[in-house]
Amino acid sequence: MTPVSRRRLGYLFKHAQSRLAGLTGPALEPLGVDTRELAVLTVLDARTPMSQQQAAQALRIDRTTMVAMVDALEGKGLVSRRPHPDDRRKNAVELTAHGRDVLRDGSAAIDEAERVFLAPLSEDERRLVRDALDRLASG
Amino acid sequence: MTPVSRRRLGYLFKHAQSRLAGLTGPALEPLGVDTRELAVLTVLDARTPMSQQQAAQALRIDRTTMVAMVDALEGKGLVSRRPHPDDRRKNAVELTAHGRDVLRDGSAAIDEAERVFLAPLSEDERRLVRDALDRLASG
DNA sequence: CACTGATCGTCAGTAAGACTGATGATTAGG
DNA sequence: CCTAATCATCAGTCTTACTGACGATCAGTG
Repeated sequence: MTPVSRRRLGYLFKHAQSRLAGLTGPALEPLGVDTRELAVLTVLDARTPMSQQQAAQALRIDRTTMVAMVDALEGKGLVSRRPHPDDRRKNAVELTAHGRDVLRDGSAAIDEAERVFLAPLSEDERRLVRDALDRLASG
Repeated sequence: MTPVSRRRLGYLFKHAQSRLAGLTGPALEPLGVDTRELAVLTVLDARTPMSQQQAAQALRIDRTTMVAMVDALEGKGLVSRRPHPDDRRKNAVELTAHGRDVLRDGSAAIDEAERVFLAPLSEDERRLVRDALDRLASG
């Protein structure tokens, strides 16, 4: 067995993420959304309405990617687009009632999936890993 | 600022990995390989020669993906393919002298990139994160 | 007011990465 | 032998996310 210290961080991240995706994907599947879409719903919930650009920046994804995401979510009736009252270049994107329902159920499903994912760790380790990852992600 | 505890693990993994890739990619670029190719060189070094299937399983990547990887590495003169003496269905893949050089320099470059990546953490945290990630990746 | 530069959303095209399914060559077991 | 399994390969596909261009709109300047 290869000692832990010899495994590359890239390998560890890739496969940890793969395992997490294997838990979250199926958990959301009955709701008809994927993890990326749920992330969009989450940021929209934080401060609604929001421009697509704002939402994209909050998630650090590309503006053109957000177009497709909002297209999909709008098609599923989870969000609505309307012209922004203050600036007609912008879309005011907001959650629909159905979108809020899916966000609530989806968040619970992700919470549970993360719980299973983190089961190999102790309470202290879970807290530390989350904190450390946050700092590593921010740089 | 969003509190740490509210950020999804999926988000944290994605962006931590993105930052790591931003360090390792440029570090390997002068050597003419990417991180995935260096990973293949690493497993080949552990036990050479190796069939493509073995190498693929060691890295948990698809057999068809490995074909393209070995194609690329062979094209760069870093590995060689020859018929396996014991089983002519297999390729015996092994590092060339040049491949060993690139592996050595690439490993050093990755070590340094990981050091920079982990700089936001304390010594204890670095050790714990690596250990925890290993368990999370394995399930 | 007219003009310039920037911003927002959109779309077409593209590229990377990794998969599925089929195929030919080879091996192992009965 | 014959059948089933294994290995490498290839073509095709799918996902994800990007670049670059566009029209519409806004803000600031003179």
